[in-house]
Amino acid sequence: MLSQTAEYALRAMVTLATAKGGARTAQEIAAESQVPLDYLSKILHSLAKAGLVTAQRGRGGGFQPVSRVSELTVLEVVSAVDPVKRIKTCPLGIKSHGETLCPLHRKLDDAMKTVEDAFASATIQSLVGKSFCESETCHAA
Amino acid sequence: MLSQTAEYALRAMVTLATAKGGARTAQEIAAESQVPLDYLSKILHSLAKAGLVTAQRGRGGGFQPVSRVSELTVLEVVSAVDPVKRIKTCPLGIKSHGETLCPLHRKLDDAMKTVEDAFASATIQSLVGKSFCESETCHAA
DNA sequence: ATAATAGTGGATAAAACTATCCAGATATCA
DNA sequence: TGATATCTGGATAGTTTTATCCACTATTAT
Repeated sequence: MLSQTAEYALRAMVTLATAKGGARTAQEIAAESQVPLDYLSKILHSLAKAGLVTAQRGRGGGFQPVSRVSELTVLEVVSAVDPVKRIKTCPLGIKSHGETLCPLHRKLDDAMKTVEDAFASATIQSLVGKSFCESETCHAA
Repeated sequence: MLSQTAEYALRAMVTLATAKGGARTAQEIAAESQVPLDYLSKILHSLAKAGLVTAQRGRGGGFQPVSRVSELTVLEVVSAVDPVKRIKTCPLGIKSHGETLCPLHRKLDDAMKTVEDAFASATIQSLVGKSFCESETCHAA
């Protein structure tokens, strides 16, 4: 449904949004978000290319979320690494002109649009609760 | 978002629901739904195991949708081959008792629930329009 | 300068998903 | 019975996704 990569990217961004001051190293982020370091590196690279984080090399370096982090949406993060694939033309080979889809694919695309909308309406900032599941809300019983 | 396998399964079921009378062979279904025959066979097998279709071997055999086909939902078909993965516990290793998730995973699971609901409310029957994108609605221009 | 820190990126491997091949089992018809 | 049609299911292969390894470059501190 949502790729592992997207899940990792979101965890990383939430971790970054949680940070108070300076840059955080990939290693720190990996530890907090529990993502394999070497894989996370590539994801952070993608996020950097998409302009969602900035990277700083060398001693004292690390990653920082872009300044407008407070308005960054889940959709932007997901789109940077593994876009929600909307159905725009009929997946069957048939020469279907126009934008209308057959009932099946219309329905499927509607569902995807719903997800896209949900992701667009949620900022990363709004998802910051202490650190992931260590927050109160994760210890119901 | 939705696996290729699920997409194939849905096409196959829609094709079967379109059929008037008797059984249709895997070959016929493959041709109409444009799914690789050998792969489709395995999918149909899964649908049979899930009780959504019945298989009949030998000459004149083929597949038939279960009798209650008119009330079969997209969700049932998808679930038979590649269930929507809901998030029930925190994907991080943290010992999170109870059912509440951290904000991130609560949000993601909400999105999945939305999809699940959409799939549950759509019957296969309601998606039958002539044959896929050959229907009028697919030739807008 | 030099050493230590940290991101970059290519090569490779492991795993999951998709697809194909084909021998075998089962059913029907003549 | 024999021939043909059709599903069944194991083996295999290709592709994509996920993950790891490691050498390289850039930056900072001393």
